[in-house]
Amino acid sequence: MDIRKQVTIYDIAKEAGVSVSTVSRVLTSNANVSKEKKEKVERLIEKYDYKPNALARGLSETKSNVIGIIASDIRNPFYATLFVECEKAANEYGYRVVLCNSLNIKQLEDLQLENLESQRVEAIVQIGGRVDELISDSNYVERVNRIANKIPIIITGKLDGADCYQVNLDEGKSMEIMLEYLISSGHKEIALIGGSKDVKSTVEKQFRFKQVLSRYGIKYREEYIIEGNNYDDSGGYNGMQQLFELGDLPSAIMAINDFTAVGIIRAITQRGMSIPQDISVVSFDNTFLSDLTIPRLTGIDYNYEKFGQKIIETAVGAIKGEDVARISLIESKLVIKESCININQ
Amino acid sequence: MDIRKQVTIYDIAKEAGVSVSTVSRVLTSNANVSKEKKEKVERLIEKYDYKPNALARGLSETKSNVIGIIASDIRNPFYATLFVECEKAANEYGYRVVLCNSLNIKQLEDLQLENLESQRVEAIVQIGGRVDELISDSNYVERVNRIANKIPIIITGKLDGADCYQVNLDEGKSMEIMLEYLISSGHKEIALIGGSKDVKSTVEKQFRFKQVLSRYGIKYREEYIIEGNNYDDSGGYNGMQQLFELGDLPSAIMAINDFTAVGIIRAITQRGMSIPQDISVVSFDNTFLSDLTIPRLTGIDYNYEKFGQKIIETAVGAIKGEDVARISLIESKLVIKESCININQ
DNA sequence: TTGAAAGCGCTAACAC
DNA sequence: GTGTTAGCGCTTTCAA
Repeated sequence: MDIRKQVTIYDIAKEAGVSVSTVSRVLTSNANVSKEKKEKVERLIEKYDYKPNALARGLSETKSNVIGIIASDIRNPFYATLFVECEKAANEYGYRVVLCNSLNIKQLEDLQLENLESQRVEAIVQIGGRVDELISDSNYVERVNRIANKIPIIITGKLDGADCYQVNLDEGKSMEIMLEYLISSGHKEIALIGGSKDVKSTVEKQFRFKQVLSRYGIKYREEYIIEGNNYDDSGGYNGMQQLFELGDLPSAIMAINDFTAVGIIRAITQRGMSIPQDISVVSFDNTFLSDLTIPRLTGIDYNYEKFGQKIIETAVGAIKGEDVARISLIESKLVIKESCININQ
Repeated sequence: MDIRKQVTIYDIAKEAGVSVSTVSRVLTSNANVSKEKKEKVERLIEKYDYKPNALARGLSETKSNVIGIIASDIRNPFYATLFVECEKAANEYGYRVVLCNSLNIKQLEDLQLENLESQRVEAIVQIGGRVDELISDSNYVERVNRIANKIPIIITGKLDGADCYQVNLDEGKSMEIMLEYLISSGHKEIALIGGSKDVKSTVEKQFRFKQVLSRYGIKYREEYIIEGNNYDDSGGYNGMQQLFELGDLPSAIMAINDFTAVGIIRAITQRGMSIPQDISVVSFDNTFLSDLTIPRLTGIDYNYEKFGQKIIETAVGAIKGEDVARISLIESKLVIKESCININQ
């Protein structure tokens, strides 16, 4: 394959009749070069379609200009959206980004952490995976801490005892906004479907759910919190079946995320009921899925652009040794579409 | 940030009382090292949590062990699925993968191509973006060819005049399978909604659509092919509106992809019609979206795992200078769910 | 089996 | 403004 050896800075220098440092200077534009030589070099770069070797540059500068990102599964719209925003933000800062999908395989997650370190990425961002777990895996924490000594690590969840930066969604606040909207729309019987109590974000939502209900003097019904192992449509579908078996239906249902909501909608539709006339459904995340359902889902939206920016901003700040916040919260807002009605009227 | 300087092979060698070559040997396990020294080195590697610098290694070996992937937008489930399969396959072959999202910004696509070359990736895979265009951008082709001289390029579309490997879906065959199923289910009035005639895969489908209809002696109706600019739900929704305005509805509708089908389903549902009782809908791609709609979408499925494997297999073969096929086709198959009925009975 | 040393391609400090 | 040169951290001949 390597018929044509890659052109190097030496080849350019030689043909231009200058030293390699001069070529390097026009490459980096870090120092002055006479117009004449500069143009000569540029012409040759063009001629040979020369592309500086990023490995050599990285080795020389002892920095790669890369931020590593470990996501649990990019096929999930939530992660895909966030990843793209991170990629954009990183590019703005002059960084490239390397993505690894851990696919919820712990072994892979460990390996990817190592790989990224080997690649000398300047920061590691982890979105989803073990940082979602309510009870942090102590082996993993140890592993992360060893790396965090050398490279800043930014996570979107939590990792107890780990020395990393956190950029989190404000799950509690989201629940509060969502629930107050439902209550103000006359709903008093509200179920929360989906999610697992092993997951931090879910537990936070559940906790705030109870808290807000009690603040409004609404009776909390244990059986209206239905968990599921998967954050996908099957979780929603099965949860809804449980609710049907219970017999006593609430007037509104909160889905733990859009995927779950899709399953809930399916179950309700199959049952011959209409949303929102017979029952209201709301959700969290406002991914593109929430616009694909019939009806479109009212729910909590996060500013993914800001989310991505904050993550990268934190990473870059930490790389530069600046004093950046250890924890940042991303605000949420309500987006009203068609899946929830006011039952006061 | 760099409080603790990264440990190098020299540090290990020194403390172990051996030469760096010995350490390198245990790292690569390319040569024999006495058990005693080997263990000593391994202990130190463990002790210092030493991770070899991939940049240095890459520079030294003049190979990066990385395959670059340019996708148009990873938020699209089709690309996300394919990307993950490529990532898995690459890992199997001992390669890492670097993803860039071109987001349909041509300038970005050019830049990413350069970046990947700079990183000395060993092959570049492009899925979506300019390789989807029916009429290839000649500037881009030239650009690609300059790179293809040094690095194998694998695309999932076409790039006329470019020296790359192609791994393609068999769009024509897919259409044939799909259409024959509809016809065998008694459908004679069939519309094809979505897609643009600038896009190769769409044009191939349209072409075969007409061909198969004529083969079965079914009258081809121009007004039943409705294009759209976007391959998303709005394209489907708007296309369906056009069909409603036409007044004369077909018995079955083919959506160019799942996203489009979602919009079509919305339009039909809004109109108070039922799928598949009043009208059948089928689609291409069988992404997870096709399982989220109500009813679930009957349509063409591709073996994404094989697709990803073939892409990487081709890349790796080309890297090694093996004689791999310039063009490979990925077969498709029909998946029957609930969105299409037999109207013969 | 082992070590010395050259080389991978670049940057940057230093001297002129 | 420009060239020389010493690294950056690793692999791999070549001798021993």
